[in-house]
Order: sequence, then structure tokens, then C-alpha cells
Amino acid sequence: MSPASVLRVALPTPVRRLFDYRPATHQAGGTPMVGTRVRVPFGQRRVIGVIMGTAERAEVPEEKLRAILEGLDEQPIFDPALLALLHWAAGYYHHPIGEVVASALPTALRNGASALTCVQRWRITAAGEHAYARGEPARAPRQRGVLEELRAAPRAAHELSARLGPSWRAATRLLSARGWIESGQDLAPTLPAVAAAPQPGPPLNDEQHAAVERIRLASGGFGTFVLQGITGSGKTEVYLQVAQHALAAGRSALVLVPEIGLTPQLLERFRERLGAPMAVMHSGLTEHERLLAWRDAFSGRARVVIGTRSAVFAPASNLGVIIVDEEHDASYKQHDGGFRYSARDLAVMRARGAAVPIVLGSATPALETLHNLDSGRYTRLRLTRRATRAEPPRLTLIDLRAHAQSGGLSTPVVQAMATHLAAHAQVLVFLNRRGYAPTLLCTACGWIAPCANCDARLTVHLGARMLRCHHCGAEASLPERCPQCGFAVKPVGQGTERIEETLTRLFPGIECVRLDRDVIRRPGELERAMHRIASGAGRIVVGTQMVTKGHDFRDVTLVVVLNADQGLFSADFRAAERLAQTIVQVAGRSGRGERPGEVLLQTEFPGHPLLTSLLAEGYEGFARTALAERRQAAWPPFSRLAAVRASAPAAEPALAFLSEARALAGAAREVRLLGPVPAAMARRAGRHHAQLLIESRTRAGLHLFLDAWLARIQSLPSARRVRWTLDVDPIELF
DNA sequence: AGCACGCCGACT
DNA sequence: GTCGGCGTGCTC
Repeated sequence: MSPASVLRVALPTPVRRLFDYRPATHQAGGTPMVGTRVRVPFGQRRVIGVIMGTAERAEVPEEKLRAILEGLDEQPIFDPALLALLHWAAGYYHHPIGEVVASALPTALRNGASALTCVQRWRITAAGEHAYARGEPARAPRQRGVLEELRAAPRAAHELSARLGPSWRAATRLLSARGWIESGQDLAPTLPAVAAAPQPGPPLNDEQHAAVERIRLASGGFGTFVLQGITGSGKTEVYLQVAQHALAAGRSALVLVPEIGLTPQLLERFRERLGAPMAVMHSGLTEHERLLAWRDAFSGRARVVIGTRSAVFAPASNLGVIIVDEEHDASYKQHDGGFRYSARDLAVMRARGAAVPIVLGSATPALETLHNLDSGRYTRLRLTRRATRAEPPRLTLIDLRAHAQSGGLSTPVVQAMATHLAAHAQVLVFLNRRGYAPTLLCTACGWIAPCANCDARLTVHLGARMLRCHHCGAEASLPERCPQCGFAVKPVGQGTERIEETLTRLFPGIECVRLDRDVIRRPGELERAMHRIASGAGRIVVGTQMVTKGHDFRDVTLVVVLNADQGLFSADFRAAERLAQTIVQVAGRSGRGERPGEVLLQTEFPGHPLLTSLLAEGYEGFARTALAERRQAAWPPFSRLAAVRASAPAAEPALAFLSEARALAGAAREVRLLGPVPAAMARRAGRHHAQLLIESRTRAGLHLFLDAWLARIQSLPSARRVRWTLDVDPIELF
């Protein structure tokens, strides 16, 4: 094989291309390999990039080529399959490859940290050896002790501390100052994979068993399995068995979970049952913890990698299976930052590249996923029975127009709560709105507390005595009087904080536990709240989305959805799907123990087809109706979408850029352009947002168009005056 | 994104 | 007279 003359390097820059370099002029260890990091000169700077490939000739004139400065890795940090996935993702999401690669690495690795597990060790220097031989330091026994210790072998701080006691630190400092010892980074030996004995699980029912077998039989190759099981049907048991089979075959498992689905209970369950070393990756980690988790996965020490969205890029070695829990969850689609990818879709691509099966689990699969089942691309595995014998919950609509209500609770709801509480059961109240009240109103002049930076009202937070904007985070103290006319102001509408207050008043002596971002702020607080509920002390649970994810509330027999109407009339074609998923997920919290459950949905529109189809035919019936509508309207999955979003301090530049971008498209045949239009909440955090939608009947048509068009719009002068992003397969519109 | 280069306003 | 504003162009 002839030595490659040109290295193609991905660099952390928004420029949409690879950069060509010559190998280092005096490279010690030979030409760096594809998949390793290199430090290169880039303009006036030195940056770290990843070699994505090699070529015989550069794509730029020879004289522009510069040589890399150094290689940072002995071995590739991305295997060929992961490199291929990054390439594919950069192409599919039309995002600069360098930024795609960067998003797959913890910051420490982007900045040059070792990919291997290192320890800082003290060791003796030549000068120290000489001093020791001379009998020095003669009158400092502790320093002499440290020297003696380090003559035997380099030692980490904790080893010195263990052998010499607390005096080691001072002695070490003094020796180091004299140049007799020094500290350095050593490679730590990779620890053997000490596996605890796997714990046996409960016996599987025949559906679970059949699902595990289907997946196991596919483990020789790629296949996408949709594990469609109602809440409480034991999806996690199937995940565990599937992972166990992979581990038994000497391979690893990659498990993706939604943002707030990664609870200590779930981790504990995986850890105990699989008895395998695990790397955990989620947004709550510090940078250092992220690095350690990455290294655990990379070294192969972790046999199970479990994490949220970005874990799809984790360097799981010798991958055997991928599992995506709650595959419909919106948190799999990155919604901020530059590189907007769907971790679920990338996971499918990764499984395909690695030739391993992937399991997409959900009680409420995304319509895209159901469409892929219909077309035969995915294989359906059903779990229809609840593990406990309880019947599925019964759903009833409460017509808000026909019943008196106080504080957001209708009479039938209050009565039902009283009945269930009297039967010593627990009640779950769901409201997707935190705070005390969404509006602060002056009853005299009609003033409403506005956010200074957004087209939004400030939310009243009574306990904190604050007004807060839920869109930009702005805060103001809660005024007593109207700033316009001086009259008294009052909170209007309901948030979880106010519902909690109302329920405490309605049901004195019964403890109410609230679950939302305002009360659950630090790790551990969720556990404490969950314990209040699990122990039976908290009888009423009031919460936002947070209650819909995964948690078991064994004694909840009544679930109340206070407002089932958000999303019924949205301009966003996905709003109905999200609402149906939320209702089914929250309803699934009820009756998981022995007692049957009841679900009450408060609505102003009891005749709405979405609600009636959901009640009459369940989620799948709803999904059939919704898919038929999507087909009719040519929305995804029957077409492909991309959105260009622009924002600027004023509305005009954002709209002007998008208009020019649209004009550049000319009369493109393969796509339809919609817009530009201002965003639904046009002003957010002091910036005006607008959007241009691109729709195509086919994926190929969309991407063909985007490739040519993006190159032209990024050189528009107006592009420099706005912040703009491209979002392929957007999940939120307007 | 950075970073340099370049050409116009208010300051020691 | 300069310091520094951000428009424009380039990075292998």
C-alpha cells in the first residue's frame, strides 16, 4: 500500500468541507491513521481535527497544503462504522462535517485529552535517585519515606496517601520543589471487566419471550424491531434479556433513553440484572465525567453504554444490539445548537452499519415508525398484556362547558378524586403548565404582565414571589399593583403550583406531591419526591410532562388530565400526535397495580375527532386516522421536510434573508417552498424568528435540492446579518 | 467560528 | 494625528 500523500481532515469550523493536509514531515510513528485526531495549522490558529480519509491528490492546489503538526492518537478513536455514520449524518442533515464530528466527542477530547484512561503519578527523578543514594534528605524522614516509596514504583496520590498517611502531601511538595520527584500522566492499565453475577429476572410471558427470540435470531445481522407494548407490559424486561444475549455473545449493548427517562432506578435495574460494567452518558454530567464515561466505552471496559441523545455516537466496542426506549420521544431530536439530528434515526443507521438488530420501544410509536412498519421496513413485536392482571384504564371525557368548575377542576373531577382517595388509592393530576398562573392581569385597566424580550406573557410564580418568562428565562419581582394604573393585579389561569394549592385546600390532611422543574431542580430531589409517593405518604401527585416518563405509581387508580385541549387546533401538524402520545402515556400511569384505573380528560371540545377516535379505538386507531390525514395533506411521512430558520434583533433582516433564499430556489421542480413566515412566537429572547419550509415528495429530491441551494444561500450577503440554521426532518413547526 | 485586513468616526 | 468600530474574505 503506497503511503497516502494527502490526509483529509474534519476541523471544528462551519465550513462545509474537509481540509487536506500533508502528513507530518518527521512523524515518529508513521503516517497517522484514519479515525485518529491530529493537530494542524489552520489560518493563524492551531486546531484539532479528525482524519476522515486519505487521498492520492489534494482537492486544492498543491502549494496551499500544509503539514499536520502532530498525531494525538496511536489508535483510531472512531471505528470505520462510526466514521461512516458521521459522514452519513453530515450529508443527511447538511451540516458541516467538522461540527458533526465535534458533536460526537466530549469537549475534553476535542481539546486534546488522551483517549486512554490516564492517572497522574509521582515518580522519582535521576536527581532524586542520586540524592537518595547520598542518604539525603537525612533529617526529613517523611520525605525520605516518599523517595523510598517512589524508588519502588511510580505512585498515584491515593496510593501515597494510603501508604504514608496525610503527611504525604507536604513531603511530596517539598521534594518536587527540589526536583527530586516529578508527576506525569501514565496510562492506567485497562481494568478487567469485573462482572458481577447477572441477577435472574422474572419469568417472561409468551409475548415477551417471542419478542426476545425474534430479536435474538436476528443478532447475526441488521433488523429494526418495533417493540410496541402498552405501559406496564414489560418492555424493559425484553430490553434486559436482549442485552443479556448480546453480552453472553461477548458483545456490547447501546441503550438510548429520553432526556428525563434516565433515572437512577432504571440504571440500577440494568446494573443489577446485567451484572456488567456500564458507561452512563447524559446531559447532567460534568465535562470530566463525560470524558471518563467515553473512555470506559472506548476501552471496552463498559459492556453496556446507556445514555441520552448524544450517546448514539458513543464508541461502544464490538456492538451487539441497540435499544431505543420511548422511541417517539421528542428529546431524541436535537432542538437547539447547530447540528440538529434525530438520535433515533441515527441509531437505526448505526445498527445497519454495524449489522446488528435495533429495538425501538414505545407504547405510542411515532407516526413515522408506524409508517415504516406498514411499508415492511420495520418488524412489529407486540406486547398486549399488562404484567399485573389489572385491566387497562378506562378513559372518559369531561365536558368543561357542561360542568361547574373552580380553580381549573370540574365538579366530576373533584368528586372522582374524593371517591378514589376515600378508597385509599392515589390520584395523579397532569397539567402541562408549571408556575402558579400563566397570566398576571390588572382587573381595572386590562394590563397583562408581558416579557420584555419575547411575545409572551410572564408566568406568576407565587412561592418565589416572581414573574418568570418560560421562553427566555427573564425574571421580575411580582408586583402588588398594576404598574400602569396602580390598581390591584390578580393571577389568572392555572399552573401546577396553583393546582397544588387548590387541592390542598379541597382535600385537607392529604399530602400533595408536586413534580415539575420548579420543585425538582437537583439530582436526588426527584428520588425524594418519588419516595414520598411510593411510600404512600403522598396521596395526590400533581405534575407536568415529568410524570409521564417511566415512573411507576403503583397505587394510582385515577389520572386526571386537566387540559386535553392544548394541541387540538395547532398550526403544527404534529401537535395532535404529541397530544395523543401524552394522553396515552399519562393514562398509562394509572392502574399499574392490582386495581383498575380510571382516566378523566377535561376538555372544551368533547366532540373533537382526535379525542373521540383516541377514546373509541385507542392510540392505534388514532394513528390510523392521523396517518390518513397526513397522506391526504402530503405531510411527513408521506413527504420530506426541511426548515430554514433565521433570527435577528429585528424582524426585517430575518425575513429579507429568507425571501432572498426563496428567490434563489427559482422554480425548483423537485420541491415546494412555503414561506417565509414569522415564527408563532416571533420575538423570543430579544430576537425575531422566521422560517422557510421546504417540502418534497421524495427524500432524494429534497437532498438533491438542498445540496445545490445551501451552497448558494450561504454566500448571500444578507446571510451575514442573521443567524440561520437548517433543520432536516423538523419536528416542531412555526 | 475565529482571525486579519481595511476603511471611516471620536478621543488621549 | 491614532484607537477601534464592524463589513468582507479566508482558512487545506
